[in-house]
Amino acid sequence: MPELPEIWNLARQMDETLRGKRIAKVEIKQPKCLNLPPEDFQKLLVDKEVQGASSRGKWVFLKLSPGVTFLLNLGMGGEVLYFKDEKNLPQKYRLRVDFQDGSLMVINFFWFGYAHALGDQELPEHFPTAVLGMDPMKEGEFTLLNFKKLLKGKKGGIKAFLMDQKNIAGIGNVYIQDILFTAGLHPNRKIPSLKENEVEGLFKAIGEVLKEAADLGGLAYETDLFNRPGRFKDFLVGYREGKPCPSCGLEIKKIKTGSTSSYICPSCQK
Amino acid sequence: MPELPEIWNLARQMDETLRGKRIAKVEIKQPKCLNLPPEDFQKLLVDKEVQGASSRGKWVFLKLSPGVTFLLNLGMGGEVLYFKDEKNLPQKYRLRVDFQDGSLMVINFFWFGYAHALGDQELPEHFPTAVLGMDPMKEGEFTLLNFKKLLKGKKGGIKAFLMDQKNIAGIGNVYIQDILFTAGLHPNRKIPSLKENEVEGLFKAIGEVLKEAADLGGLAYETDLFNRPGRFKDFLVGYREGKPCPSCGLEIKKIKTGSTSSYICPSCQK
DNA sequence: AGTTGCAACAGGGA
DNA sequence: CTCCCTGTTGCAAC
Repeated sequence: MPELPEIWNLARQMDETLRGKRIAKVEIKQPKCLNLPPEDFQKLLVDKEVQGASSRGKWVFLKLSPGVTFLLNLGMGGEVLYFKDEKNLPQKYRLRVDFQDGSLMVINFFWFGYAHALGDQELPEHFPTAVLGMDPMKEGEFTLLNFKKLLKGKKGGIKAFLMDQKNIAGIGNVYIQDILFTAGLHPNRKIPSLKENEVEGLFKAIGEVLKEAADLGGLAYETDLFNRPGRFKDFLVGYREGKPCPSCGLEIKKIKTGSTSSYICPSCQK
Repeated sequence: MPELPEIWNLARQMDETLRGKRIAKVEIKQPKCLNLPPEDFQKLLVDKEVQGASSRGKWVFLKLSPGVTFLLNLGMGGEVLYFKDEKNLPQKYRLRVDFQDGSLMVINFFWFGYAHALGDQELPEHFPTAVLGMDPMKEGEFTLLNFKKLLKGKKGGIKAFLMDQKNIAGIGNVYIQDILFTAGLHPNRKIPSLKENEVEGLFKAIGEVLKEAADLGGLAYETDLFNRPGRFKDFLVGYREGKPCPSCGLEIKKIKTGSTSSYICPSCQK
């Protein structure tokens, strides 16, 4: 379940590690995750050189030269692993990308995931990434002003809003838990009911929770490009059903909120 | 609040009364109910001859020759009145249509309503009427088989389904009350939970309630083309809050169902 | 009481 | 734990 912090770190590592490498070969074991027939997909990638990697929300953008972007969404669980050579490869993978220098990366989806290849002209029309909202790690766009603008006129619950990738890209059902707890907000709070200071606290909470997790290398049960786990494991309320609230000591509850589960302190989150 | 029975009678009366008349003049006091600028609207109607009138759901179709249709939706309350001459005209009206023989009709909207004029080529793209579902008075299309087909796969509440003009055209929040009571169904019953015999009873109830009301000339508090009231006034449960259920004698309740009100017998409607 | 369009919400499938 | 599509529901506007 990689969310923004994991993906952000992964993209940074891919950028540093893969830049300048040229793709030699693409092996596809699971064609349904592609946006193209396997042959077209391979043709688009092979012989292209990695210009750099970046991320927006939960999507990795691997820029290739000339004129192609390799888009990756790991879905609920999934990994990208880099290897200097063929030794120690995992037995199972969905995609394998070999570079001309003998190094390679394998991609695994534990449930659903996407690997899309697009030419420069089609990229702007790639619906899933074209509609992504602002990325909380991009300080120029994720500002309090933009956040308030985005909330203006919205009527729904705050949790559904924050998890909609069209509004803010990168928040999933893991980090949302501590974000809402930090902001002192119940997941079902209606947006119009939020007071000025609650909106500001929420804005701060989003940045803090995600950046702290990113600084720690992401979740302890996820692994990075080099198969190393992250160091973030101390959720405040997330997945701590029945344990005491770190603020007031009351028992943390697991509740249904729409179609997702939420972990909340019934006393601290209104 | 004319629904299908009132509109059906109105269209029949208009057909008999107006057929063969030629429009001499159109006066517009409320341009916002039109689909065209007043001048274009007038130009389309003036000098055309009435070929006939019919209805689908709550819409009246007045066929004009050559090649124009005059569409009328009376919204929540509204009337069409015919006069042999200018004597006894009501003081207030939204639209006045004069015929070359000196007779005329005036149209009144008490709240919202539409008067649209369309050429034959645009008529099929007139969204509001193009998406109308089957009309319960049209025996060829409103069949048990078609009704069951339409219900297939639907998941929502039965009242919302029946009132959606895309499914069945003509049922509003007045007659729906007695239809559901006759069928013994609670407004919030989910469609997938309906048993075969309940579906059949509902189908019969729709036809019976609407046809009986139509035979009686529609609601007693509505008036027809000649300003005569209908004779249907004895609702079974509709608008009879606090009165006894005609079947079991228990008190009829008014409840909120979604955004509309429903009158039900809590004992007879499951 | 009516109709539309849109946002919000819920369920199923990949 | 994902995202997407669809149908349904609710709300505000004429």
